[in-house]
Amino acid sequence: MSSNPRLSPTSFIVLALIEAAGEATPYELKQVVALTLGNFWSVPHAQVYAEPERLAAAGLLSERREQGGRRRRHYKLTDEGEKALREWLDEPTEEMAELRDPGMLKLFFGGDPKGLAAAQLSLHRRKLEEYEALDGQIQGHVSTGFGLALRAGIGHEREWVRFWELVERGEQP
Amino acid sequence: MSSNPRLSPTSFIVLALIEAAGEATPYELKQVVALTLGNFWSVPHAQVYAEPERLAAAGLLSERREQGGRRRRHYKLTDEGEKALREWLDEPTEEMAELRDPGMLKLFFGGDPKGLAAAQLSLHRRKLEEYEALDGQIQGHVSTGFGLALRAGIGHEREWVRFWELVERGEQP
DNA sequence: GTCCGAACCATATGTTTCGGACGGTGCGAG
DNA sequence: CTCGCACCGTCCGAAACATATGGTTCGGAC
Repeated sequence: MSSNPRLSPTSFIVLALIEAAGEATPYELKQVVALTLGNFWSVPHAQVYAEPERLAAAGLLSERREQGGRRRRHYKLTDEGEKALREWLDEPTEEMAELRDPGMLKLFFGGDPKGLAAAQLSLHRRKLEEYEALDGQIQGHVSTGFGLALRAGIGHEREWVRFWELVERGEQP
Repeated sequence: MSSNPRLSPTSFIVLALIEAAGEATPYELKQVVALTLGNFWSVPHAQVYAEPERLAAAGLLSERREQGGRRRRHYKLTDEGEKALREWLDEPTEEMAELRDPGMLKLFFGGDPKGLAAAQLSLHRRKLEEYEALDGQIQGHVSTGFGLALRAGIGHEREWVRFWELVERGEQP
């Protein structure tokens, strides 16, 4: 209904999740974020509560508020919201990925390679296992967005394991 | 000299770069960030000016200010700064990498795989070439932090290319 | 020499993000 | 009933961020 106060990636995450759910409260969003997206894109929970408010003000969501007790707010996409989401999805992006790895940073600045490698390896191996277990459970749904993202995650975790293993052994990665 | 107002990764980036340079102005930091780190860890330039101020207030840097003209501020590590940096470097980190990839996000939410793949491939192939060219130029310095970080970058770019190529062909990544 | 424009350097501004603290609400166990 | 814990939501101060703006230096044209 309003002007266009800059839609961020977070905005679209919220829109997309609400579309998938049909209707949702911020708390439900928070839950599903933690289970899925949270693995590769952090969205602090305060955002998850604040963003729908902004989007509703911009006319992309409609709000229904419980009267009693917790006064939960339930959100749905408006037609305008649908449209905004669809446009974003259909537009392939030119933006690069951003990779922020504290371990890498220390390595870059001269931290002890073996020590870093040991710590990072245990993290990445655990993550990799977790992903692979998940992957085993979704046979046949690999081409969904979720499945593809999972495979991408697996690929990168493998790469990290490979990299840190070489570092640990003092070989050239 | 002061208390401990939370040192962020950015803080340590500044400390580490100043240590490497001996003494530096924010502008010089900005330059070197753009040439090196900037590839995998973005630090907006306003930060690069603001952070040394905070660090000086915390007693980790000493400041020398030019009197005339540009009134440049030159920073050096204090002993305390040295210590903080060293501690950070020596402590292997338990934190996970954070990967924020807008293309991935769209894929996850059901964006058109082929379209996304085409756009992302051209980006990642370019980046990969750039890194490999750089790698060719630093023969013999591969074990430095810079060399290792570069190899990590190359590994991940290759993984991206592999992944998006499969997506583009409609195969299972 | 001096004037102009470009590159260099620095700070200010308003907004958004972030993480963590804090505070209500409701339900089940005892 | 009432206590305690899990559930749910908001608030707040600090940092991050993008962008705009403003001053300084220098070199070349004239």
